[in-house]
Amino acid sequence: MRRLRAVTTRVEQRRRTETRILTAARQLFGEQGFDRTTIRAIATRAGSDPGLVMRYFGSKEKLFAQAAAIPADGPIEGSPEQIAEQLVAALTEKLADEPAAALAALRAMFTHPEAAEEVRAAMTAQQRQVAAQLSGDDALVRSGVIGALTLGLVISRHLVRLDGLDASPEELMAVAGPLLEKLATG
Amino acid sequence: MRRLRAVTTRVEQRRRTETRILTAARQLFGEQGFDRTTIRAIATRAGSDPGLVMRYFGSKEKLFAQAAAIPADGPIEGSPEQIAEQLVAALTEKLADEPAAALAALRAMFTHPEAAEEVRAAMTAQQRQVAAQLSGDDALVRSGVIGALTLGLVISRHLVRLDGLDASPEELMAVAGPLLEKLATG
DNA sequence: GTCTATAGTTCGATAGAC
DNA sequence: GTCTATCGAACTATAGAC
Repeated sequence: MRRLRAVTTRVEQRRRTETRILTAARQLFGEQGFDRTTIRAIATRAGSDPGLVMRYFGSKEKLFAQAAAIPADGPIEGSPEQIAEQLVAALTEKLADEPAAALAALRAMFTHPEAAEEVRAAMTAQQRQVAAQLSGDDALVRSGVIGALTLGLVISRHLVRLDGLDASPEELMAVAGPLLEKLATG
Repeated sequence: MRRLRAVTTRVEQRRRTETRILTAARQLFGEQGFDRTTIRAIATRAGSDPGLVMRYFGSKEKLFAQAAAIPADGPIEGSPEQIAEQLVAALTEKLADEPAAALAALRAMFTHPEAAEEVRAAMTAQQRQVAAQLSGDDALVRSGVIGALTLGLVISRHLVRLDGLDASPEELMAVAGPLLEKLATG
């Protein structure tokens, strides 16, 4: 197709295609997990083809690594009360929007070892910070339960779509917030 | 091989083989999920062969359905305090031992629609019972959070092996128990 | 043990941008 | 004229099914 002007340069065009592929990959990995998502399906959704996906990302494995990289949460620190406050804020955010990359990693973690490592790393980092600020000899257990509660809520809402978890983030946090406070302040 | 006597009848022998296959299937489905578990691997672990597995169970799908059938929890009813008590007992049990069938269903639910339905059905049944006994207009949300917390703890302990969740069931319940009470009694 | 479908991967060709 | 984004076809291995 002839264009009157080079509205899209080659690099620009390539960048766009890569982005489309990445977005499609995140969606599909998030919906179906790693194994059931085919390069072919990703290519189709991105309006492209399998060969191109391979050329740009090297392998399905590498594409997944890029698509499912979990953005790190901000640092957590301060008194137990401040910790609780920050945990509530972080969880509210996770419930409000659907972080595509994180959901892809979460769904895949149960069958894909690399994804499991990705999630575990992200969670352990958070947990250590929390545990370090808590007092009591059950600090590690409490930080673990905080992690489990967070994981359970995000999974139940976004992946399992459990009954009752489709309420607004505010309604959910009205119930879950006090639990976090109780866990943080002992 | 000729035997001196029929110590094992043919039906008895078949029953044993079926059991070995079912056990192997539960283990593998629980370790790797549905897709990555092959009929070949199940047969090998059971000391049998793929053809026999197909002959006894019809298809991989049907074998999975039998291997991942979740045993129903007992009924939950009574005052909020009694509800809390029963929830604590049920969760303690789930944390103490590793129910192979349930773990298989849990791991598979994120990639396998049928498994997702199996788990959702089991959880929704429990939730309805709980929600019916709770008072307040946020009863549904609270029963949902109870489900999410349960799910999060079981997954974090048995499947993800999260930091801090490897404590004894008693230590875990010392932290999680009060949360359930708070959720049940409002 | 064989058949068949599927899916990751590779490769050569094309055509439009530079 | 050269480069490279793009595409289609084909190769290969795996695994469910019979």
